Amino acid sequence: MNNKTVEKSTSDKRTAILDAALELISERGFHNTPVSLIAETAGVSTGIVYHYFSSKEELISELYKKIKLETIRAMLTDCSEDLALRERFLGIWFNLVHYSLSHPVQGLFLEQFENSPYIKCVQEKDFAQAVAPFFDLFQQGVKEETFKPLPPLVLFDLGFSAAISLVKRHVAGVVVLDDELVQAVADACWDAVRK
Amino acid sequence: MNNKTVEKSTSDKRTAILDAALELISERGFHNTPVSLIAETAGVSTGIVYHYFSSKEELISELYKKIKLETIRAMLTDCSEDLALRERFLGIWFNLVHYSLSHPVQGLFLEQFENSPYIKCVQEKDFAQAVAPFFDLFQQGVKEETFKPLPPLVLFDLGFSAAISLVKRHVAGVVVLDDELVQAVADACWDAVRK
Amino acid sequence: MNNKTVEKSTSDKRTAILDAALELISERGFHNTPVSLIAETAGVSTGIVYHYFSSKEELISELYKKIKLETIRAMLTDCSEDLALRERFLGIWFNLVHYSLSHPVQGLFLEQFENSPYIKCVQEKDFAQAVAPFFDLFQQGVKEETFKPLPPLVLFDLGFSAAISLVKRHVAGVVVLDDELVQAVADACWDAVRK
Amino acid sequence: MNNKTVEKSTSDKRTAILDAALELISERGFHNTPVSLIAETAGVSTGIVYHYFSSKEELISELYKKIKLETIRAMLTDCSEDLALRERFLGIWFNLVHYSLSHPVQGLFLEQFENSPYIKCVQEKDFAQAVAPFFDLFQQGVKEETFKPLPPLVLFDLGFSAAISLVKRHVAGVVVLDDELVQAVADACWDAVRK
DNA sequence: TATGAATGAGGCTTCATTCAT
DNA sequence: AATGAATGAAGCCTCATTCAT
Repeated sequence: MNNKTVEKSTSDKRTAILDAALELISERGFHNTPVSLIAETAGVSTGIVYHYFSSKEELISELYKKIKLETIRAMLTDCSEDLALRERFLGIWFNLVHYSLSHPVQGLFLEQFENSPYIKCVQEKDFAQAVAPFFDLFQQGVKEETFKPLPPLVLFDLGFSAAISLVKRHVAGVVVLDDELVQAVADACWDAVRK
Repeated sequence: MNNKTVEKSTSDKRTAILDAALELISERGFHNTPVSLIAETAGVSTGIVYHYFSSKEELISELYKKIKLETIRAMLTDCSEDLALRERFLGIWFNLVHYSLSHPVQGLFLEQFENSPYIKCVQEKDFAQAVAPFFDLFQQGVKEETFKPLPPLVLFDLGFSAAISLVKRHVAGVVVLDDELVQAVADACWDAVRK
Repeated sequence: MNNKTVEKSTSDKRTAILDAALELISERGFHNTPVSLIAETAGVSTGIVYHYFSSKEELISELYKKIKLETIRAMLTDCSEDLALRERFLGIWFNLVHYSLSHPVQGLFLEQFENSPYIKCVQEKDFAQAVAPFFDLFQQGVKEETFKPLPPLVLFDLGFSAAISLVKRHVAGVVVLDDELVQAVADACWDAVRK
Repeated sequence: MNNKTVEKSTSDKRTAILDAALELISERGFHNTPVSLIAETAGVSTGIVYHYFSSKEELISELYKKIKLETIRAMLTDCSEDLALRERFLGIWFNLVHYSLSHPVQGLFLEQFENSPYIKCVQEKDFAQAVAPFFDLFQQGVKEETFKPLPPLVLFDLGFSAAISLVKRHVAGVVVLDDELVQAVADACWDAVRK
């Protein structure tokens, strides 16, 4: 390993650009975040951004896919199919809340992206494989008559929308989360999906 | 009085600008919606926009306040305090879903605004009075031990987040809502908040 | 006299517009002083400005002529041709200094106007009659061999330029004028023109 | 190295912008000289102006400082402290007149700037060092009782205001300067400051 | 790969002027 | 005479993208 230089390796630069974009966009919004500022924050030149990404739009889309996949993976950590449905559901639920709380910029970015016209640029299929475990979980739960007999996407929203909202409230400072409250909300979300 | 004229009255012009902004921004996003396009769509000159609003940002903030208040009022329609808690909750819930389904641009705009840095520009107090009935409902429900003993804002999210998500899924075309499904989700949301 | 109304009479309005323009332009400059602000400060509507003046440029030119003539008249106050040349010169000199000190916005406006391209819009002949006494003074002084044998305009500058600069320094706050200093400078200016 | 190219080097571009601004502003005024015209005259794009200057206002302020310093330096050319006071004073005086006559746009620009509200944006200290020789000259002259016992700034005005006015008259075409007249005015200015 | 100066289209905003009332 | 809403051209400035080095 060559540690005589502070030069970033190739992949480091790409990552540095994405990291800077995430931080800046979550704070300032898509507009109001010029490419030149992203480059400066990442410690690279403006021009090199266009070596790694063909346009600002592609940079943002790539960032979205990366963050979305990381978030999905975080939700599914330690979610063995061997566990009981309730444990799997709550495991995912707490993963989501803990990840969102410890990665606030990711949440801000995802919400901003998914509620903007940019979202039209990404294909569902980009995440089809990653989200399959959610479908498995809910389909199995419906079959076993543990969950309400509703489409997986609907059960997903019933189970997790409130969690996401709750974290946003916490980040915005209008609700203070402690372990007890989080547990209570988790139980309430379980009530929403369970039969 | 000649009311066959196509000339807009003064207040009509302000409204026309807000209407055009709502339609365009919900479709194209804040950026990508120049003031000149808003003016053109509204059938007025660019300059006059600045007679009614001091800046594009103020125009958007004013629009947000207007749409937010309209949405809140729509949710509270026919929500008499004489009704039982369950009827009041479900009345609001269906109002929200029906209003959102029949006013898709309003929903898109609100979500876009609330998940962008613009949201920092509006004051909570602008809506304090309008949202009071929600607090009343949840506080009363907690006191009567009908609802789970949680803060009003948390109960709000437990009760309505999934509804909003569901409508977004419908507008995006990934879930098809029919009366039966809507009723089932309403019941599930009731399960989330009730004791 | 009708004092039942606070309405301005016609000529009052024209004067109010000129007064407001003088005050605003001396402080803010030609640009940065919109017609609408002049109208507002004068307590009239924007439109009426164009009843009294055909354009902003004409308004400014008219204002210049008015202020210039007032300043010239102030300089020539009590300047009898019966007085000795020295008394006439110093009388004018002190009139200039005292008028400028007590009318700072007039001075700022004149200097701004005369050092801008606007000056090309005014004709010398507009002031030919008003400045005649200066020419008389200097021509007589040259003939009597009291003044240096130089063109009147040159003697004018020798006699008064420093006075104007001095007042500008005082208005800007970099020189503090007292009676003694003013008298000393007056004597020095006399030295410049006298033979 | 190919120096036949017509491409401007980096610093040349900044200079070209300043040169164009000087020429245009002295002729047309601050307003009425859009940045786009400055850029076009300089042979560069509009955008690059904002690479070298943060705003039009800064461009103009920078230009003022540059021209002011150049003018001061021109005045002090060959002004050895070994010369007698009269020679030093007259040397500066003729430097000023000759420089102003051969650099008319500089004079127009300086006068326009110094008599506009822009002047508030520049700090005295930007020129403190450059103007020190003037203070030295006048302080020494007062101490040696060659000059009248007046503040340096006042002696400066007594000595040079008329010269500046005279050149303005010449540039405006209302006075024709020849060597004899210039010499006579120089002597008159000397009379104004000398004891 | 890498830089960052350079481009120029386009956005936000201002403001002189007009005109229906 | 008077109002002030309305117009629209034009100004300042930003920024995605390119390109010479």
